[in-house]
Amino acid sequence: MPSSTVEDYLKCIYLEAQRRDGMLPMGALARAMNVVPGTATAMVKTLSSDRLVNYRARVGVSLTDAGTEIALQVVRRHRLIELLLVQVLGLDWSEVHGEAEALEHAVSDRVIDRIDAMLGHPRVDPHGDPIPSPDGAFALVGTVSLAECPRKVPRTIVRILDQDPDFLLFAEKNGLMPGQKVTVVSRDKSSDAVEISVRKGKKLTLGSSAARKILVDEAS
Amino acid sequence: MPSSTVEDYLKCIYLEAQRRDGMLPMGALARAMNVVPGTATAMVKTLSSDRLVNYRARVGVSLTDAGTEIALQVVRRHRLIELLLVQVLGLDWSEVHGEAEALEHAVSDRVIDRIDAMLGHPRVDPHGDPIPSPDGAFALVGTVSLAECPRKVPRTIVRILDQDPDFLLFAEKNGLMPGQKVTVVSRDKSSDAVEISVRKGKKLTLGSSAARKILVDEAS
DNA sequence: CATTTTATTTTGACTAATCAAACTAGATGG
DNA sequence: CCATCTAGTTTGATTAGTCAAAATAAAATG
Repeated sequence: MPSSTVEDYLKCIYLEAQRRDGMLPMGALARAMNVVPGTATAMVKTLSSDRLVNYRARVGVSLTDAGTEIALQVVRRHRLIELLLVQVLGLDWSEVHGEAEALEHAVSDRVIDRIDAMLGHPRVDPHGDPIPSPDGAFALVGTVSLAECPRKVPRTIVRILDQDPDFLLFAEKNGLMPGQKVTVVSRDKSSDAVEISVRKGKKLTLGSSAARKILVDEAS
Repeated sequence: MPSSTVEDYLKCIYLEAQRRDGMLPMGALARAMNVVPGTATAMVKTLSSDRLVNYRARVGVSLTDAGTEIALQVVRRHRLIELLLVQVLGLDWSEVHGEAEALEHAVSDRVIDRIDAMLGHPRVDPHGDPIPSPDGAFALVGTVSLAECPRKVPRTIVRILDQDPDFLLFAEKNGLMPGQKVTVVSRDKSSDAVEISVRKGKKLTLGSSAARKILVDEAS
């Protein structure tokens, strides 16, 4: 069985590689894992000799099929736990990411399957992040961020691309959660601002980096 | 924060010391922790220099107040998790001990408090083992085992002193669970047998070591 | 009481994961 | 095309937790 450290590296490589193309540079991995670069290199070498990643010195790292499989299991556990914490134990969605970081390494398949069943085989977690099925498949939905979707058309929020509690509390306070309706009113390139209106016509202005974190359904 | 290894040692010392008097010998600790004796000695020395245990070479180990406090928190987490797994996720009581061994080190106070609230501040876990309150207090109930309680008087099972899945499955199959009624019909010293009758007058014979694991309420 | 047995402690070694700091390969740019 | 900068790699150490096996203390036994 992989250690929880190994699980964390594989999950991290998986999630970071989503953003970028091809190989994940070691510096990015080290930063994401909060370790010094040398530590990441050392770890990646052992992952590589276990055939969990492909490593090319001075280029970067990518997951093998075996590594992807483990990463997806960890992501699945993480997201199902988040949902359990919100829906069953009533924690706030801003706190569950941190809690799930520890629990994801401690739940057995048996328990995760019960959670999955009890929650009705959910497809997404409280932030709208998709939950891989036991065999690693996703139900993928087309999305666009508030920074690029058409204006004046009401959309439904489907996903928030940030786990930071402060951001999530802000989003919650303003009704920016999966399932909520939102319309982009205007965008201004030079001020970098996106004006939106939420339920009850409430208006709100976001910077584009925040707007980029909020995904809505692609076809209205 | 103590590592999960440290938590395990403290919990183990706490639980093993329940049975015995005074100091727990290193051999017993090593056996209970599944490590070689030298490992237990080394660990206990570091616990001792952290003032979590009292250690006397070639005599044994006992918990300090600080050590007891940590041990009780771990026991509390363990037992609340067991109850959650049984009552909310529907796992069988024979499997939850093992699951909780890992989870007890991964749940935060925040989560454990939600679980406690959601379960209605329970006093005992699925095996009847008492759950310490956040400040380490127990609701203690007088009990006797089936090996020593008066005969012919119906009693209520309150606790099972064994976490072995096989034993628990056997007990479950025969209705020997907390809350169930049971009467000791007869005992025989030489054959080491305890004959009991369960609900619906079903008869059953236990060896005295099994009888000793089943506790009933003291005053009928 | 001398001897053997058993429990415990010591010593030396190992693995996983980490950091600090020295080093190096490539890219950047004058 | 050489010098510099930067990202990445190496090396040497450290810590926690462990085992194997040698050493020793205490208890049990003849």
